Amino acid sequence: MIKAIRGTRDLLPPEMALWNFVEAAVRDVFRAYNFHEIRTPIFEDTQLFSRSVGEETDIVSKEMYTWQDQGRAQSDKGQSLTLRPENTAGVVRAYIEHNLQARGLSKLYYIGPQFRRERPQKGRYRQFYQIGAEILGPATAGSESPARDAEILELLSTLLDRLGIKGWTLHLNSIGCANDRAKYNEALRKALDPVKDKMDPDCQRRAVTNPLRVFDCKVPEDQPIIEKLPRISEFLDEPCRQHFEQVQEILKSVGVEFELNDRLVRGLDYYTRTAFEFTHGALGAQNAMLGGGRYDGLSESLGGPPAPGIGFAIGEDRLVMSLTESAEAVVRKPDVYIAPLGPGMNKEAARLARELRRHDLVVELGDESFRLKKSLETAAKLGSEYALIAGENELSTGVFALKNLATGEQKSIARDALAQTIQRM
RNA sequence: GUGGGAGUAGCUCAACUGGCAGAGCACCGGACUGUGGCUCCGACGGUUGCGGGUUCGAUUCCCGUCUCCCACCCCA
Repeated sequence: MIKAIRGTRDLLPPEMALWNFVEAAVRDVFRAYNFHEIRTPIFEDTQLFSRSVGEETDIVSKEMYTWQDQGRAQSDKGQSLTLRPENTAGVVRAYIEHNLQARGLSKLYYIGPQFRRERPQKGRYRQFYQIGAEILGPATAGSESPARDAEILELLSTLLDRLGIKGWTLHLNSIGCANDRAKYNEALRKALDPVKDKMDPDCQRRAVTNPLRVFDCKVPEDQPIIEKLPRISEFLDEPCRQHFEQVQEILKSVGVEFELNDRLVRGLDYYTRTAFEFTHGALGAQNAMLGGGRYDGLSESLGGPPAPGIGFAIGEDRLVMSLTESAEAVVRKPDVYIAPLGPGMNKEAARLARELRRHDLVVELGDESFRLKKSLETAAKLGSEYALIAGENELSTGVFALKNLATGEQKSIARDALAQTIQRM
């Protein structure tokens, strides 16, 4: 038997209804904040990711699905292509390619699959779905303002509330401007140098390759060392510190709760200044439900114009997982099940169905070969509100038997009044 | 990529130390010719994840492999 490959899965009804519910709510919220949808290709030039996400990151160094495309001519080598492991790079590429800076501030959102070749576990898949958004544009359009950071965070809290997700925590940090980062990295290396030999091998490796990531170390024995390390907050220059202050002030004024977490660092190279993460208790070890941050230099590093920006990505798989409502609750059940009774009645049933569906009713059809008992059973099993009996008697009199399956009450309704009666539930 | 656990009917799970692969629910049909939910009866349902090995005999023991789950790494 051919099976779905490792780390991929089928989303079947009724769970799929939950995904649609989430996406509809998300689009609704984005509309209120004047975001507009963008779709970018699911594969791109490999360099787009290595240059933005960072050559040294796990994502680029070992998790990408990359292949050599065929060239046009037999002799051509073709180019290296990659299934997108995240969507910010693609959005920024599109921003540059279509000269969106000419339109002022861009507020874009996307929903779609991403691909990373990691070992699957709960809440982690090789094809997973992200809902994300980006605000970027010329600094003169306000893209750099702390108001944008706050707007993004406030939007997210609205979205989670709207979906009825309880028990989330917003972790907030600033990882500094480019200058701060350089100074801070230097200080970190200096502080780590005498002590790193005592650390877990894995943490040691980070101390060398990317000192910031030492803060992600979870080995208990290393915690005392980590606690004593200098913090980025001590290295922020004045504009950067003020920017972060203002983000916090706006959040307080709109009533969005957050926790400062100066150990929150993020894995992608392009992040600067504001970094954040929303966690949720019900997700096990993969408790990051969404994350994001500012990326003021990304556009330029991809050869584009200056376009400071901030964005986030929600793990849709994890978001759906944390929803408490059952999938059944959001599935729309049939309003009426039509039971054609006796030879030749399928034709009549089809006409009835057509009429009722035009009134925006959800209609399911039986078959003239079914016994009435079977039709009623099926109708009840599907959760249909009504059963409509279409037999010889009804056809000749023009008056149909309409049965409410919840109460068992049955009425005779003239053909013209059927849709109206069913709608009045 | 590393460590641990688990794969038996559509679903949830049994099967003693190696001895005829089972139950509940679901599904289908009947009792009941145009009236569902309750009840009763019956039928269907399996390469025991896959491949090899040991054995008279393997769901059970051994090896390999695949998938899922938990954790690490990392991230959404």
